[in-house]
Amino acid sequence: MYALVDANNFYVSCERIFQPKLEGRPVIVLSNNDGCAIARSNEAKALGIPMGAPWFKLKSIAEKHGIVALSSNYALYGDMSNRVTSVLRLFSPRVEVYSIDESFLQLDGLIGLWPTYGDLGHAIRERVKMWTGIPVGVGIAPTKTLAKLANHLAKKRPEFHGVCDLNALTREERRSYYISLDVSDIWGVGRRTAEKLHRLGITNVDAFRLTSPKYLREQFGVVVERTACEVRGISCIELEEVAPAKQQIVSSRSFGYMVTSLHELVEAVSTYAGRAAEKLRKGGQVCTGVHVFVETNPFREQDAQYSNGMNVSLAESTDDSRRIVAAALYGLKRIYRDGYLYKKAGVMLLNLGSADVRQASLLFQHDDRSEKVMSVLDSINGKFGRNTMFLGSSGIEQSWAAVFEHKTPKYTSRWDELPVASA
DNA sequence: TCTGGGGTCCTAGGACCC
DNA sequence: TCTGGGGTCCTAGGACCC
Repeated sequence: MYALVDANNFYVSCERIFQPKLEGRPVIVLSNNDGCAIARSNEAKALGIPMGAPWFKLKSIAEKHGIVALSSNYALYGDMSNRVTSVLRLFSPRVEVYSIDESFLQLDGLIGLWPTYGDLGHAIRERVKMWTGIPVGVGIAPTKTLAKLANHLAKKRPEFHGVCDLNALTREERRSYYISLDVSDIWGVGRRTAEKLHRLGITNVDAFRLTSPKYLREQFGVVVERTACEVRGISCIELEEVAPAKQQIVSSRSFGYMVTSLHELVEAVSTYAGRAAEKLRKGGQVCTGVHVFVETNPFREQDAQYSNGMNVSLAESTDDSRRIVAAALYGLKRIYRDGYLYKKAGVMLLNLGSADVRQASLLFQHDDRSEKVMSVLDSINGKFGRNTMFLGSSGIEQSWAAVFEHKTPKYTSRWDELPVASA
């Protein structure tokens, strides 16, 4: 048995813990650059604010209804996420952290401690709320896909009070819920698959469940076949307690304004490549390739459009920021074209491998000081804060950096931004 | 004026091997 | 006049997830 524990409107809930006056009000959290709404409180959803709606289109209705818009505060959300996870680990030794706001728990063997799975679900919900302040929903079922579906019901149907154990329902109750759910509510059925299923006359979850997995495989491939088995109660997707090693690391960002000069792109790409290299070392990995890309703003149809990318191979596998930045800048200088308004750039690290089994190069003299220099860099930044020490090519003013106009404090992760309690 | 960021997996097609 | 069968590896693009 699996439980899927998913926070309600997670980013908004994090903000509300430190600004209780936002309870009951419509609140949205914006993406980087205050671009789009990426989290919405129930009140904001009720006002019809769609997921991903651009903020500039929402401003007027936001003013009219008193919607509070906040810039994203990932330092806060990451820290709150870790707190929620640590509470979940007290309930089950087998936890898969699936995303910043949801985790799967394997429940087998735990049920002796609680009268029913539902009671266990309610205990999880109450303790997470009490200890972290974050409201969560719990879905319980014999497969991960069904646990996701149960979680969906737990949140949407008030009769469940935030906890839905699919097995506790009668066959008829389950069937009537399945009929009420669209195929697109199934985990793994996205827009394209849902459209085609509808064309085939398979519109709700019950109809999907009754369709033969073999037929679905012919129509869609193995992924949808696997989903079909999961919906039938046959577990095909295992719990991943230990996150598998990354295959790719990306660091990219939209600019605060249109960038035209190579000089600014060099600063940005250098910053992103440095950030990607940090992630690489944190995961104990090395890479042998760097992809760099730039693009103009596709929404501005009146502007000349250009987007391009380039793969640069490294002479030997490395996690050294200096080499990775140099490779990224080498590529950037080849794809840069004068005269365009650039909106975004990014760096991907490719062909990742473990730093423990580094392949030496026949032709390249390895610099033995590299590991030491990088470990000094990381420990200084770890101790004194990110970007205390950085490569000069990243620039200092970084005028192109993204803009956050509605920023909230890093309440839980910086001494000088701690919330103050007053009498 | 203003539209996010970071991932995985699968498949088809091309290049290559014997 | 006529041109096989069985594979692997790589890449780009699409679909999905949060």
